[in-house]
Amino acid sequence: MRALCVEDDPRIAADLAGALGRAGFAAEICGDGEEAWFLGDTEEYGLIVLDLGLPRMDGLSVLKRWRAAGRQVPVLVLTARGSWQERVEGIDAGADDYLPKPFRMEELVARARALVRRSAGQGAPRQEIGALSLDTTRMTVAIGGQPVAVTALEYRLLAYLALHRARPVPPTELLDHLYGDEDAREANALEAVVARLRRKLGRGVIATRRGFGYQIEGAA
Amino acid sequence: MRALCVEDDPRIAADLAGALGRAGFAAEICGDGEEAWFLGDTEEYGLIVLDLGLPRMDGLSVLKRWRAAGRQVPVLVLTARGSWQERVEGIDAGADDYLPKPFRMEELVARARALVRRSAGQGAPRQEIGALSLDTTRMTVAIGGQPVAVTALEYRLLAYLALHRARPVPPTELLDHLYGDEDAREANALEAVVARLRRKLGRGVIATRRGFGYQIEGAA
DNA sequence: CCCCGGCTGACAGTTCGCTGACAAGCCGCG
DNA sequence: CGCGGCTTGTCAGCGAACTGTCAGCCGGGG
Repeated sequence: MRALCVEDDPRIAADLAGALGRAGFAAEICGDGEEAWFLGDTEEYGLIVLDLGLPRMDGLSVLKRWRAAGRQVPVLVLTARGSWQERVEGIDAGADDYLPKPFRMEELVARARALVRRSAGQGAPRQEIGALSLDTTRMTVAIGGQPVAVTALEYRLLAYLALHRARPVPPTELLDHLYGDEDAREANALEAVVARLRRKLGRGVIATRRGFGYQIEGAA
Repeated sequence: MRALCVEDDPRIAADLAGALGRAGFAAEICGDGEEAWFLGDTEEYGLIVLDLGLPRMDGLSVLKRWRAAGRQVPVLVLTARGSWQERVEGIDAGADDYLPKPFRMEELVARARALVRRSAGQGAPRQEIGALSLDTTRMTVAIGGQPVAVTALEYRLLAYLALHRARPVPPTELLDHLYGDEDAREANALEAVVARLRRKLGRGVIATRRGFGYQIEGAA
């Protein structure tokens, strides 16, 4: 899991990155408020450790901007200023936790773990099978990173194949899943859907295994 | 929202309950570890403030039992013991936040609010999604900085879409949220509301994903 | 060589969602 | 109590996107 350490003192930043690294994070360092804002807005982190005193943009402003933009990444705020007013301000800005300097690395790591554990319940489930990637939250499909527009029916078919990627899925089962067993469709309807998908995704994504069914290619 | 204050000193407990009450919680008091464990296990609270030094059962044990039983209620731990080892232990036991005594009631309330806000899945009081900005405390909407007057119903729809911006929201879910499942409305009512909103906000704010639902545009 | 399972492109029926108009409810105000 | 404005559900018509069907094609296996 990626972690971002925003801290202008290079020595502390290195310590932070080291401790987080030993705790299993892939830690990156950033010493500048504006760059931090940009990184947090564009990259995907599982955790951000944010110092408040920063050059070019104050840490609180950075945090507020992230939250205003809807970024939900867990943020742990560090500060040298220990007054309770400052703490209240930090928390109201959207910090998930707050740690006054000086602190022990052990405590920081424990809090970081707690934050990550807490936010683990709401991850973005994304499946990648070969070049195909399928975001089950947004209900979007991409092939080799390029987004592809698919219809609801096509999406349901793909999602079902992805879920059962380990085996070929027989046409009867797909028909049942897509239409419900009461509403009987001609078998050809399925082939038509597959054909349309293949046209959108390119060959080499949905494989036909004659007599067995369909299976997503590159599925182990 | 109900809050439980677990604290054996009656004076502090009363202070806690008072402060939380003024912050909008329905605060209850409990001074005994075992009773606290029972209450937290059987009742529904939106927040629990837990002191560690308790008669009959230690606060940490209470917390661990709740977590072992799968209770997800936000817990804010208080303690007189301020060493970092104790704090690490509390956090690893499953505390969502930690406050060393002595503390200011203002800070406790701020942290309590943050915990509740976080567990409700809602971020900052102001959200910006593309050109759309939505102030959830003042219940106002602006597009490109220009305030837009919306009705209560329209606002609730927008707020719901904003909260679930990461995914397309199916019409059935929106109908449930806006009207409650008992009061069945024609599906077209929803489309009418969306149409009115689009007329006010302009195109390119609420996107329709045919077969999936509605989604706020520019939701990354 | 023929057959059969599966594929494809075209086409048309159907569904889905949008819009403008209208009327019923709701609320404040005189 | 009546009135007017605002909100909001319903209706009907429309356009576009979706999707099932069909006829013909392909390719491998017997």
